[in-house]
Amino acid sequence: MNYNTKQSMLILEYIKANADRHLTADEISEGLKNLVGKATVYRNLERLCGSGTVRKYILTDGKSACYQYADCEPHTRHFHLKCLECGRLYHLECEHLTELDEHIRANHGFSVDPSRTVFYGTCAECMKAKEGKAQ
Amino acid sequence: MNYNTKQSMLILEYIKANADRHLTADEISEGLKNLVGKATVYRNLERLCGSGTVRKYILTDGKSACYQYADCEPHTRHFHLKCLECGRLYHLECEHLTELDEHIRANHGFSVDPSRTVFYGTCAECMKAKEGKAQ
DNA sequence: CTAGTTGCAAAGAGTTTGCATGGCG
DNA sequence: CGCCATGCAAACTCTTTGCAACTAG
Repeated sequence: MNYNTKQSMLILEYIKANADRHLTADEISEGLKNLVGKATVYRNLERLCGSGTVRKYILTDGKSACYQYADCEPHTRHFHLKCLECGRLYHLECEHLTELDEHIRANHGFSVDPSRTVFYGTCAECMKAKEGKAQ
Repeated sequence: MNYNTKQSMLILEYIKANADRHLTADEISEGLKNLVGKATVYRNLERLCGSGTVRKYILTDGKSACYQYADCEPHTRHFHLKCLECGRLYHLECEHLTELDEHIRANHGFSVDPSRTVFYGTCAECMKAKEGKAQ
């Protein structure tokens, strides 16, 4: 099983080339200009998620899932910050977060998976914009 | 605007009565045994979210949104932990998290909204179960 | 009486699935 | 050549919307 088809290679290449972004199935499909059918994109993404090559994120709008190449080692305690105002996604790498993880594990008996967790809130730029407008 | 109809009151009562759970629109609709149409449930949930009475969560399956009565004051820094194994949802109230919030704001210029953020991972029980089985 | 609310059913968006065709190994 | 992968379209799920009937104030 798992043949190397032209399409599956195109999909993986595309995701690797955009490893810094969260892509929707639609974006991948359109990025490959109809070289690959949408159903195939979904089937490949599912497979890549299963093998751990790609990670799937569900964003708050709940409309579409996002996928990202999982190039970083699992030990990199790396969280995501999603701005609810502008929609931008930030990557957060910080030892403080490792501590958080350990704290929750030690004191609350829960092991957090940073690769699945997204913090929602407001980024600096949007906070400034808001202050300028209203308050 | 905003009439107090029989249906809207039933929905709010039901959500309040289940303030400790995350409910899907479907669960609410079925909990009210067809006393309220599903479209009405969605419309009321949208309104209640808008007024801040209810909070909406998107869970990792990405299938359906969950709603919960927002009885806690906004100042209660209270996060949610969702176990990816058993699906249970835990509430986490801890000063350490307040600190986390402040840390991210101060050092990363990002204001986290705990009411929108869900930590994904594995709960103590499921970790035990996993250890018992495999490792 | 008037405007917001409901219910139904149809429309939408995103994702999955069935089935015949195509292509990797 | 066998079997998995693909493409298309239909099916599915959750949610939203249009419209006529209804009802709170």
